[in-house]
Amino acid sequence: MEVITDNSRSQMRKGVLEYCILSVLDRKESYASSLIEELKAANMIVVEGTIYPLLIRLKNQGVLSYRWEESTQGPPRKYYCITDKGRMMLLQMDKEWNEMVKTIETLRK
Amino acid sequence: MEVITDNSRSQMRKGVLEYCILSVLDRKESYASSLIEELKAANMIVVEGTIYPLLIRLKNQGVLSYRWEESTQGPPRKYYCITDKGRMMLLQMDKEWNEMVKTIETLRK
DNA sequence: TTTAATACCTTGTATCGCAAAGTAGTAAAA
DNA sequence: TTTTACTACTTTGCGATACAAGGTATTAAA
Repeated sequence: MEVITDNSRSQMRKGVLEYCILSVLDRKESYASSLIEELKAANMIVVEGTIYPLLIRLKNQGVLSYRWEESTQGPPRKYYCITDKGRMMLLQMDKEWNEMVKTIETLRK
Repeated sequence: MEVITDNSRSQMRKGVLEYCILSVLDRKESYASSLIEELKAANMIVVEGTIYPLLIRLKNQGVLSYRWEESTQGPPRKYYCITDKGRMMLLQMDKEWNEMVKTIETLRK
């Protein structure tokens, strides 16, 4: 039973991660390790092997950009911030998300 | 731009299809072609290549069962219905879904 | 100089959604 | 009777994603 449950949980999250990451970065820029913590605080678990390739994809699509910044506590950090294109995409995702919430409500009333 | 949008739309839907299908079948049993129509009516587009393997997976997990029924309009139909295990899974999915809606609200306010 | 902590990156695997092509039963048209 | 059209179920192969696991590199403290 746990297997099925865990699977449905992780499956449901697929494709929503992008939306979550853009949402966080829309408020303030951040770097991967910090992003992971912020998402965890909002109950959305992500791991490194997921987030690094995803950030690179989003950057290659032009919805994110980054700059290096020195840290006083370790190696330099790659701070990502959302671009104008990213903000446009986020608005589109809001629409898609709201439609999906309505769809589920329709099916599950 | 369309590419990104289409991609984010289809990605967001990943993993939610199971939830939609169980929701429909929780109301009444149905067969694949009919399910596709019912989901389309609720704004959730699915195609054959997606739904047939998914129904088989859910049946193998024991959350669905099926029976053959003759049709007056063509070949026999495979009517799927939800099992007790499926109803338990559906309740769990309700929980997961509501948590995810809250998570998104938290991140995107 | 070794250890611990932080941070970024890559590889390999499993799974999913989907386009496309295939199989087969039924009924109506030629 | 054969062909065509419609319905329905199935399979194959591809692209994309999430993740476990392992790797590289910087900094500071022991």
